[in-house]
Amino acid sequence: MRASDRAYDTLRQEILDGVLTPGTLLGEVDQAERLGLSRTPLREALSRLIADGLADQTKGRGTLVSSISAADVDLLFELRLPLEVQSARLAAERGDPRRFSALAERFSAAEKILRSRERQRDHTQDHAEEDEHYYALTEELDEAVSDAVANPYLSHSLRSMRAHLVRARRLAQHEPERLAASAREHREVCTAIASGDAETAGAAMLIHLRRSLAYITAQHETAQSAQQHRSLTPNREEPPA
Amino acid sequence: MRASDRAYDTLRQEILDGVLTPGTLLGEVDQAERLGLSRTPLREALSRLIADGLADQTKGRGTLVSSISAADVDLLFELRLPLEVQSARLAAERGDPRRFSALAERFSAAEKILRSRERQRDHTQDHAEEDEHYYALTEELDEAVSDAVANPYLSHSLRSMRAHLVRARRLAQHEPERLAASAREHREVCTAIASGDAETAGAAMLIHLRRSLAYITAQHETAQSAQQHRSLTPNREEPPA
DNA sequence: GTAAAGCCCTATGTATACATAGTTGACTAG
DNA sequence: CTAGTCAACTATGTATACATAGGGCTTTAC
Repeated sequence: MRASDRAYDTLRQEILDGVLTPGTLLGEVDQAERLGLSRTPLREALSRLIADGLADQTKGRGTLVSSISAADVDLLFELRLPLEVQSARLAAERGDPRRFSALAERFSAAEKILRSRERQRDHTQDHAEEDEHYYALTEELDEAVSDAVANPYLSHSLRSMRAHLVRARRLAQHEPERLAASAREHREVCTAIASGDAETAGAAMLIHLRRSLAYITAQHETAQSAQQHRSLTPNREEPPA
Repeated sequence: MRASDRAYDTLRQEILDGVLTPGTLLGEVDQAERLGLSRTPLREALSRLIADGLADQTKGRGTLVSSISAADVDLLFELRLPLEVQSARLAAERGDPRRFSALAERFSAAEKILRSRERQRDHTQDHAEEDEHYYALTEELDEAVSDAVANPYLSHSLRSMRAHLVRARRLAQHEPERLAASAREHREVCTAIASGDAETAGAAMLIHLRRSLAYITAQHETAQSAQQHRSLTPNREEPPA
């Protein structure tokens, strides 16, 4: 594997994971030293990140990790909605029904686990591992849809969009009740695709995305009002300069 | 302007114009000499072209201009349809009605010119300049929609898609009657956007794209049967090796 | 004390030199 | 004559060295 590819993969993942926060300066010398390679392959990696929209290069200050905010979620969903609905429709027409039936079963099982957790009001325990398992399942669905659609142009746009979406969604936490509902919606998408009904698959996806967006928007509004509350009762932790 | 930007713009335009045909080997030394720069900025340009999907790098033979065929048109329209329909809807909600009313008028005028040409069966004269004028008008509409939508994520996907589309459409010629019909469809899209009716705007765009695809598909089938005819009556211009 | 101008420094943009891997051609053996 | 292997060459991948432009800090003048 080329050094520039490793640098690209590493930086991309770090940006997506939030390790490199928006506004971080990606100095060529610094990053090259950190990743153990020369400036030349690193610059190639930066070019690709800029092309992806994950970094912006300014005239005099260098390359910065691109900013992302709650407002971007709305813009991203304006792209995501038509792309995912179209993908679901095409997957219904072309996909292997067995693969999506199997996924539907697994989403159904995941929903039961999440609902039981919800009933127990079991917020004290750490369910991070279960959450990761669920996120991995949704990624499996994304991959299955992408395989079924078999359209590199559509897949490329989806992949590009999802990178930004991951960053934007990091701004919100998902509570168990939402995950359970999400699992149900995903199951319905899988079932519709497995049945080969494009219209239903698209509609199920539309419903899922609309609810996801509504939930994220509500989360953001909650976070914003908490922010406002904090700013009304300031507790200056830092001394004035 | 940076040398790598110039190289990228030049190579991209040449690929889109068909000057660099699919499969052409983009040797780093050759292209660097031709464009009058060093290998380093040229490699950066190639990276961006690869990220755009306009070039593919093979392991041992270097970077090639990516292939495009009639089959890609169907795949591209599977992406284009939802993107453009969504754009039209959002433009209707957000755009400046005056700008789209003005464009509707201009498409109406263009349609009249193209229809008159059609009536006269005026295929002998060279109307390349008029065609260019019409294509420029459609690009103005694309830009107006992009401005109205004001969504960088959506615009980026559209721009990426259109680059491939330009290459694919090069495989087909547009006859006057199709251009006139296209002008009418564009006018209806503009009118719907100007009226602020998102549903109608999306529907008008859908109609336009379905008809465009049907026309291009028919053109390709004609070309293919002509190809088959030629292969049935081969006239070996080149002597056997 | 503040603002403006100039200088220095740092980071990016480009070029070139070097290492390496892959491919192609030739030569030899069967 | 054909197939396989080896060697050489060419093109890519990487590193480093150099030029330049922009920014920040300091200094000076008002």
